[in-house]
Amino acid sequence: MTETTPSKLCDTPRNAVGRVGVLDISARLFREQGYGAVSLRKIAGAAGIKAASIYYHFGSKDEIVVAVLDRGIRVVHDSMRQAVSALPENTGAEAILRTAIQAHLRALLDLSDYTSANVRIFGQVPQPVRDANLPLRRAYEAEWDALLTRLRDDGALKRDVDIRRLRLMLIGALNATLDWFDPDRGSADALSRSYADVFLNGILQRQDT
Amino acid sequence: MTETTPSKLCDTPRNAVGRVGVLDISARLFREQGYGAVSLRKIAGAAGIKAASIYYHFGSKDEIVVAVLDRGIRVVHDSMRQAVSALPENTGAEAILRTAIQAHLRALLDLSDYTSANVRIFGQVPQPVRDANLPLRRAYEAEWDALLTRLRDDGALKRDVDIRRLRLMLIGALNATLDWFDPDRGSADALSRSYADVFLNGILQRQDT
DNA sequence: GCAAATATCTAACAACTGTTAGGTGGCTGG
DNA sequence: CCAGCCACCTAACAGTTGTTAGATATTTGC
Repeated sequence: MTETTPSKLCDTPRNAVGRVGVLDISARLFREQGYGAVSLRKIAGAAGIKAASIYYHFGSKDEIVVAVLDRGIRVVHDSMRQAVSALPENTGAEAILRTAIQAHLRALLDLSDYTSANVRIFGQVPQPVRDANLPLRRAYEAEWDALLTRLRDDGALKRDVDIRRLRLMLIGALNATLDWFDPDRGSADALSRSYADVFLNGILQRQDT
Repeated sequence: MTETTPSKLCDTPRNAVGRVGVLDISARLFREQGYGAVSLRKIAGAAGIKAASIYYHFGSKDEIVVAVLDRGIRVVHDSMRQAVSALPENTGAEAILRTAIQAHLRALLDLSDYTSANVRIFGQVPQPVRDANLPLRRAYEAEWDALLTRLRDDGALKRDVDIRRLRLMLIGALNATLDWFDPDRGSADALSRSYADVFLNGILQRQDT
């Protein structure tokens, strides 16, 4: 959740909040309250500093938001790629998809305020900010498209699926969990199993057994 | 899309915007730009009146938002209920589910700025406003739960599905289309067919034929 | 021990927000 | 023809927003 740039082992002023602290707090507040409800003074207050001090670390509010959004994508992208590439060579299509889904939901619901903040506020943010975040988003989407295309070409998925549409459906469905997921009612991993079950096999009772 | 209260057949001043006009414009702006980006002056400007004039029709901004949110749910609820209840008595489970999904997506993507505004801004709005909209939301969710429970008890769905979770997955997935759906790239009805296909049967290629 | 850098502070700005008070013109019922 | 209501107007308010300028304490490198 932290991942400080380890430039030097000792940050200079002893009790300083610093750029990373401001960013962490911003991500948490954006995730909890949305974009419009979080002012610079709110961020500063939660960090124990004054609003103007933020301008020592960032040139504008938008710069903070872009930094939060970008890292949100990086976290979930790394999480998904690493989980999939850690699988054994001969892993089946179903297990690959289940792993990717699990990694995405873990990053969104357990791992990172940045990823959840991204999903929550992306649609609320001014367009220049959205545009700045788009390249990283596109790269993550391309990773999913590549994975799904590979599975389809291996014959694991129905031949006629539209990859782009399937990816939009899948990620959209997973991201929507952020609106209602409650860690007290169930784990992210259990939830990811449910989603994999539905997407892989559907909900209809079958008469083939 | 309109549904004016038909109190009297002739609204008095000829070129008046009126309560309904303000509401229609608010819904459209909220759908297009989100909650935080739409001020009273923006609404008034789009309506061709001044901000203070809005207070003739509404007591506060929140009152407008609640009115928009409530009607958004009413539209999609009526649309779904009416579509399902118009089906012949002996309609199968699969066709019922497909119809409900289609009605929901139609209301969201084709029919109503109110429904799309609701889905877009519900998560951005202050909590008292959310709370005011909750009863109608709950009623719509209960309608879905009843439908899904009936299908499961008829043996059409897998016996072990959690109804509440399935409903959250389904409606969440459908609502997420609002972020990317482009009417120029495909119809809402075609999209609803894709969603029904995936939810009913999954995406895995089967070896049973 | 001193200069420099780091991370914060105070004070203020213009713009914008939702909201209120009170005034105005036109249509309608009697 | 006129009282009254409907739907709007102008003007202004207090509070909040992102942002800037300049001062200040603390730590570090030499």
